[in-house]
Amino acid sequence: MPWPSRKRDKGAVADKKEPDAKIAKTEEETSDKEEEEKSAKPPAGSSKSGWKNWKKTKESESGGEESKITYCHWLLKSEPESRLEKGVDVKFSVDDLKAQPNQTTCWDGVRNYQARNFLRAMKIGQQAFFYHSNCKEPGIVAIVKIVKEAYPDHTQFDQKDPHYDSTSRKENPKWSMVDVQFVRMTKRFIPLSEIKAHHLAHKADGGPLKDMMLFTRQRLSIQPLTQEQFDFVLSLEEEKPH
DNA sequence: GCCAACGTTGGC
DNA sequence: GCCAACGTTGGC
Repeated sequence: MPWPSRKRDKGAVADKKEPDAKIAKTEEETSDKEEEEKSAKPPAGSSKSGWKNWKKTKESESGGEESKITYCHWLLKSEPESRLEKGVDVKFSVDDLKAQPNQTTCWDGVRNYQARNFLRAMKIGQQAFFYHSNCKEPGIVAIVKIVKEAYPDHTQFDQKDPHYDSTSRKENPKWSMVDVQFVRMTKRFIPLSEIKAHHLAHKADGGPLKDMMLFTRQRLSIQPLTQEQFDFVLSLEEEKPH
């Protein structure tokens, strides 16, 4: 089963403006216990990588509540260059996002449990970096915001869709999506190479990007950032290209 | 295009 | 429940 990271180019959002917090999440929690388990922690072998450290951070920041952490910032990967997946082009660049009605799109096609759970944790108004991946110049190009919280990803039921999941039931959909809206371009392109250089430096000196999931959870397409991580990365847009 | 990283699957 | 084989992600 594919679990492509990014959304793909498809039409506008199904509904209109109204930022309905109501539709959010409903039927999950009940039956996907195992999945939540599986995905809510690092894989068995991977001792103390990203998740744990990040969780630790959040806990200490927020007064340490084990299960009630609220995440506030995100990074969303999307592929700006054409690539066929089951005959369908999954390209979706920031320009494609800006071309959508309302500059808004549903973030469909996520087929990884950990990424899905992060999608489900997103709240209206939260900001995310729009990251270009699998391309010539990987890096952050824009800021987007969540305008609709998690609801069932319709592409899981569409046999023609490259992300069709025959094991998902309508009564209990496995996969979710959110709607995101373009906010603004970053003042300059922030390349992965630059973020990584800071990450490496911070591993040595304990700086904010020390545990950034872009590097500790390499393949995760939807990832949370701490306030400190978000602020630090954003501060890079003010600097001279490195 | 190569290939390291890593999530998933299935045999046992 | 272990773990090798496999498939995908995504930087380079």
